[in-house]
Formats: sequence, structure tokens, C-alpha cells
Amino acid sequence: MATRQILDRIGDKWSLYIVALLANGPRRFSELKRGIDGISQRMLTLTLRGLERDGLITRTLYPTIPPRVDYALTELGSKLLQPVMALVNWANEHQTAIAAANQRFDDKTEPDQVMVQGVVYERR
Amino acid sequence: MATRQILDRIGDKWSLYIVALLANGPRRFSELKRGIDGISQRMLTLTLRGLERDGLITRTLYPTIPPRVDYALTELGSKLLQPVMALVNWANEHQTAIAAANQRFDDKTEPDQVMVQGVVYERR
DNA sequence: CTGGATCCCGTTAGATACTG
DNA sequence: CAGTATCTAACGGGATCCAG
Repeated sequence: MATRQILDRIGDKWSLYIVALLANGPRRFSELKRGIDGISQRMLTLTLRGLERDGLITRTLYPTIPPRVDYALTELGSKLLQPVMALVNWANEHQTAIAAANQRFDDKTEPDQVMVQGVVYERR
Repeated sequence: MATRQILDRIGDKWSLYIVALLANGPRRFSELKRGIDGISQRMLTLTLRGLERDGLITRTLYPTIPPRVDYALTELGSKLLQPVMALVNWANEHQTAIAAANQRFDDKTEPDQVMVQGVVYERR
């Protein structure tokens, strides 16, 4: 399946954030850099190039001094926004459940449940 | 925002595939390995651990010989399935548009458009 | 000064071999 | 079969340099 190629892009570490940030209109390079905590200049550039290559964003250069570059979602990118926001919303809604699961997991090393002779035994 | 932590997990290279593969019921380790082209044994293990830690999947050990381990979506994981499938569907629907965009991009190095003195110039 | 390219280096993923 | 251990190659972060 060619789905792979595409999920590789949108499933990388930063693409989702960038697309989400561009939801409310164009942003310039430095705005994105400030808006995405922890991203390096290098990775922002590389990720933006990848998104541009896939036709999800446009890159508009303003040859002023100082220079300025705006990034905006294309029509294709806007269509991606729907599923992406669904994902972001899911993350927001369930973050406490996930934090609790992390807590539980870190207190053990055993599996959640075992099956012996056809009977499932849950861990208490 | 704590959304970051969560998007870091589900937005990594393999988690989405695994969740998508588990959509149709439990799968064992080797099935997942075969089903996800290009994943290494190591990364499959690590990613499954992460998903388990986040409470998205359960790990059920059958202490038989040879051993057998089943992975299945939890209720929380099932809820994630909706947004994930939306993403996968988007990828399938637009893969040709993306391939075309790649083609176009690789034939150039210039920006899509420039703005000079308030006027946008699109690249032909 | 902004956007971005390049280099060096530490971390991480991938390949392979090995084990309960 | 389902992992772990180890080695190596690739990738990302940070600093530095550069063009406009």
C-alpha cells in the first residue's frame, strides 16, 4: 500500500503540529518556531520542505529587508486538517486517562493478563 | 500543553499502523511484524510497550510452547481508532494528488510564489 | 535581522545474532 | 515464537556561517 509513504510524512514527529498551527491562517517561519516548543531550526526547515513537497503547504517568500517567509495550508492541506484536529481533540479529551495508564504501567513489569488452559486471569 | 506528550506517541513512526492493524481484532506479535512492512523486531517491541504503557492496547501472554502473545485494543484504543481511520482514509483518497505534488516539487527549487510591493507572483 | 545551509557530535533506529 | 543484546549506520540537536 502507498498509504505507507503518506503516513510516514504525517506520522513524523512534527508535521502534525505544523498543520495544526496553520489551521488559523498563514504563519511565518519564526512564528512556527516559537509556537512549536522544542523544535530545532533545522527540523522545522526540513519538515516544512517535506510538507511543501507533498503539496500540503505553500511557501511564500517576501523579498524584503529583513526577509520574510509565510507558510500556509493548501486546499489539500486544509482537507487534512479535519482528521488532524480529530486526533488532537482525542489527545486532549483522554490525556488524563493516558496519564493514569502510564502511572499504572510504571508500577509493574508483568503483563495485563495471562491465559492458562483456556481461562483468562486478569492482573489486579 | 500535555497534548505534546500524547501526539509524540501516536505521531511516531509506527504507532498509527499498529492501531490500524488492531482495528479488526487481536493480533499476535508475528502477525503484526508481518503486517507492518519494514518494521524491525526491536521497534515493534518498543512501540507495543509504549502503546501498552499509554493504555491503548493490552498484552495477553499465553504460556504455551511455543509461547504466544496477543495484542488488542483497549476501550481507550478503540476510541482512538476513529481519528486514526479518518487519517488513513485521507491518505488513501489523496495519494495521487500527493504523488503529483512530489513530482512537481522535485522539478524545481524556487518558492511557489513571491510577493513584491504588495503583489503576489505565482510560479507557473 | 530573518530564514536557512553546513558541520560536528550524541542519540536513536536498524540489522543481526542469541535466548527462554 | 516472542522477545533481548549488541553493533553499526542514520538521523536529530546545536553551533556556526551565509545570503538577502
